[in-house]
Amino acid sequence: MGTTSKALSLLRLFSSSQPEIGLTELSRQSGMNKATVYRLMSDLAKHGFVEQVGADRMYRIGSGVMRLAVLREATVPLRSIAKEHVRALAEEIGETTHVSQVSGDELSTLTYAYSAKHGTRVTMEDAERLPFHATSSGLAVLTYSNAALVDAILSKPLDKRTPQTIVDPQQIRDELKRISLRGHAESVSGFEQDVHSVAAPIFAGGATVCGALAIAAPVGRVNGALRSRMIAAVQERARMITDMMGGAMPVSPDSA
Amino acid sequence: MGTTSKALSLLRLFSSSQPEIGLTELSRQSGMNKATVYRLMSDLAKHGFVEQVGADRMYRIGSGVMRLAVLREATVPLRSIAKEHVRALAEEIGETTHVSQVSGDELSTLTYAYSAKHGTRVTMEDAERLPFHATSSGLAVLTYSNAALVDAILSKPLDKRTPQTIVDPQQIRDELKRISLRGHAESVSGFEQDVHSVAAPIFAGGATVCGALAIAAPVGRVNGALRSRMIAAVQERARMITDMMGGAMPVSPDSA
DNA sequence: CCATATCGGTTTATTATATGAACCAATGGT
DNA sequence: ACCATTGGTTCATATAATAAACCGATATGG
Repeated sequence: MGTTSKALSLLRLFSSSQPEIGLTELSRQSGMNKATVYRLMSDLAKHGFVEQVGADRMYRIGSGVMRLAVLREATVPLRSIAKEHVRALAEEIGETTHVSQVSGDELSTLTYAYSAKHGTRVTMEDAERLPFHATSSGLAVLTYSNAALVDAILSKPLDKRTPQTIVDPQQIRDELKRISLRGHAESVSGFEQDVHSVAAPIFAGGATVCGALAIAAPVGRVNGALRSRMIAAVQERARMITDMMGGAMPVSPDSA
Repeated sequence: MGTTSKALSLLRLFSSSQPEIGLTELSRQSGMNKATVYRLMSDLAKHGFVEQVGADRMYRIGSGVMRLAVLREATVPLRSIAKEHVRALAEEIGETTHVSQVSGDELSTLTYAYSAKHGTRVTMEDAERLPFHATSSGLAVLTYSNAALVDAILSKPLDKRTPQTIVDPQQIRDELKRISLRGHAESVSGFEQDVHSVAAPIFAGGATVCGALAIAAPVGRVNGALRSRMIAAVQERARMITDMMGGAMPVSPDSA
């Protein structure tokens, strides 16, 4: 693996549940030599991608990424657009909503909103990585991704998050076809035991899928009526976001 | 220079005025061999830090940085906090406001807001890098930075942006002392010919300066009354932001 | 319509750079 | 007082980065 890739892969170890990591721990989790990690982290720190904090010199994501993020949003303002819609949708439906974003072969949460309507709600984690096969967002995105990505994802062993998680590649491929026809994806207890979610894809310029909008509710609350409302609303909103992103639904390639 | 540093330095070439750059152009501007740049950019692309777009395969900042940015904001929410205050302050004063952020030896714009009060206004650029010596924000930050950073900045030749720009290191050091006493920095036509700006530092945890809040107005509009209001307001707001960031003004080290 | 320039991308021998085991010094718990 | 950790450093070795030349495709211009 190239040195640059090693450095960048270190950044992937940081997450909402592990926002600060020490040198030795980074070495352990990456499998790289401590001296190597030290030098790589020093390089990353020099450029503001990470910073060291506190007496124990723990590393965390640095302020340098914010400049790039501002730059990114200036050209592809998915997050700022998504924020409004996610908030409005949460209020409209009364359930938790979120927008996730594709980056290479990863899907991660970009923004989310809660509704105050119910005491119980699905809770989200910042910048969480979502598995493609076990979430409605992931399935929605995969449906409109190129074959190379689909193959790459489905060729690896799929994590059986819950007893309900579908891990058979062929079953998933069949499901993708159905999603393509319906226009929305659905997952009941596939990711978290008590979560029922529906999602619709979001497209950016060039009819390429760039993420998904989803609504997630406690399984017990989703009756027929709510489910219908969720499906209709998530599709409508996703279309609105796609429009604002200057995107378009791809014309289905294999229609008669 | 390390390979990682080379890769990361390529990202610095992207800016609001140059959001997309081709391979050859990257090679030219970085001074690195085209093959080298190609490999480095490929590595960056693999991790979502850049992406290629269009038929001419131009590179731009990728969606991967957004995940890191979300993670950063979850622990150090400077941008989200700043956004509100910047907007409120612009409305209160009727002039352009912005918050900038330190990252290593660089200062860049994080967020800004315009006021609709006047037809003419100071305009801002997304993610613009601000010179420390020629902007009120830069001077405000430098005043509370460690000696190493001050020396590093002032030892390099300083760009004379306008005829009014102060480029003498000693004059700047004297000014930093005055800023420390006053609690705010000021720049008249030091950065842009017709811009008068005032700024106050923002501190994060541990009384370390993390950025600055500034108000920028056309020179001709800044009379005594407005100037007083700007100075009072920028200091008050900066204190509010510092509070919300869990920061604190450092106790002046050399007070009697 | 042909000649030329420029683009993104690729190859390969050469060389500079990254690596990792061992080693510090400092801290903290038992 | 000790052992186990921590972050950080050293230096001989080996691996990975480099740059010139090259390729095919696309524009550009006379």
